[in-house]
Amino acid sequence: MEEQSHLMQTLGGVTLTGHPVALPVPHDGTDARNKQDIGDILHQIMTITDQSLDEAQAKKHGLNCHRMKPALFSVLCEIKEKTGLSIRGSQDEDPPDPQLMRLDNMLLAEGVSGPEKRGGTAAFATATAAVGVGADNSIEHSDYRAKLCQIRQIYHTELEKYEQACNEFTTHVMNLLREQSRTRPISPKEIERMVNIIHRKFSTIQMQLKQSTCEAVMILRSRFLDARRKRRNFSKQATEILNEYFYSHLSNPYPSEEAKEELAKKCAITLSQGKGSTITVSQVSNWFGNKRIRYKKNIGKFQEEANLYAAKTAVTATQAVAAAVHNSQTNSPATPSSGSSGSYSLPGSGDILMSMSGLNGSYQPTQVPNTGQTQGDSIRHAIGQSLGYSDGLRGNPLYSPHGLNGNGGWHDAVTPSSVTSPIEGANSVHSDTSN
DNA sequence: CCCGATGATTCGTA
DNA sequence: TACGAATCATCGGG
Repeated sequence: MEEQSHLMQTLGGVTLTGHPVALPVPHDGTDARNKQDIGDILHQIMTITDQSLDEAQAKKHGLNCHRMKPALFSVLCEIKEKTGLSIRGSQDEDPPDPQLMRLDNMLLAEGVSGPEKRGGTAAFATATAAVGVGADNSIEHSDYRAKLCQIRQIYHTELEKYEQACNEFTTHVMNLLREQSRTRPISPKEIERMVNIIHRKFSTIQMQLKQSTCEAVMILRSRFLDARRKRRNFSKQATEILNEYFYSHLSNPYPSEEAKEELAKKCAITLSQGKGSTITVSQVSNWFGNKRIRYKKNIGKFQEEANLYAAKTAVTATQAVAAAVHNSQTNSPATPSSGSSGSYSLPGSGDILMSMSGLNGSYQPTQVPNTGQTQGDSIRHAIGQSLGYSDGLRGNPLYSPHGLNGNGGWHDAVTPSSVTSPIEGANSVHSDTSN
């Protein structure tokens, strides 16, 4: 009993961290002796010399060269393996982490990560494609895409860095273990397990990276959505262009895709001279959608505007008419259609003529000579040309779309007649004038 | 700060 | 899928 405690004190009384373990101390005065033993050990450590180290090295070498060493080593490994396995069990098989899968899916969907572990170049292509899908939607993606690209780049570089670090660390540990396996019973299986552990650790780090990347994308997205909400009014020129088109096509204010593009381009051109952002096609669509519904809801409110724009277009039209008339006079008056004959079917031109004729003296008596067939044709043609939309509209199937009911009105209640005749009494129900 | 104007979004529909 | 209708959210003038 006495001897045993003494042995423990000298051998195992100090833990790895260096703290003395509180061993059961016998009732006699072994405390002093304990201190003395520690002092002895310390003294021995302090007095280790190169010579003693060399001695130890030589002893080690001798052991390594012992003929029984391999056999004993394998036995030791086996024993260790058995105890280790019994403690740890077989928890090596790792089921795919659902959270990790979720993150991967999301990154894939957001176009940040490509197909994992298959090809790096393909990843970029799919990413750009994934972003490109929504590119034409109501938002200008340039900013968003740039930011997303930034995130993607950071993600990939970080991922690569982690991969590299993992590999380096793994090889380092493997080398270390192999080195140590000469003095300690370390089986290859154990090394493999250690490598697995390292990989798992690094994969958790990777998951953190993925998580933070996801968060970044989410933040970007939310900010992006906020940006969409944060609207800016269009510039005056842009509104003017859109209004001109709207009121000159009042009977059917449904611009085709080409016309929308044209309008967007036109607005962008005028905007480029001043400040403001460009206008996308979907913004044009939004504008027309809003305009139609709001015009229809309260025609009276837009009466003035309609007259204004009718006059405006008429002015530009007459300017073109003058040229057209001049042309037709210099050329042959019998063939007024210098362009294609289909241009007569421009639906908007009729509206302009009607609104022009309906203007209450503000514009109509002054310049428009609305008498005579050939001149009317010239006007129509000229308007079609001066507005510059004829190319997009001519022969466009989209231009006679869904809701057209016989007379070409885009709604029964709202026909160009509303522009020509004041609609104060009958039609002004004012359902939501004050909301 | 109020309130109308207006661009954007959402949802139901044909 | 484009459109109408309702609604949201911001802008901007008074």
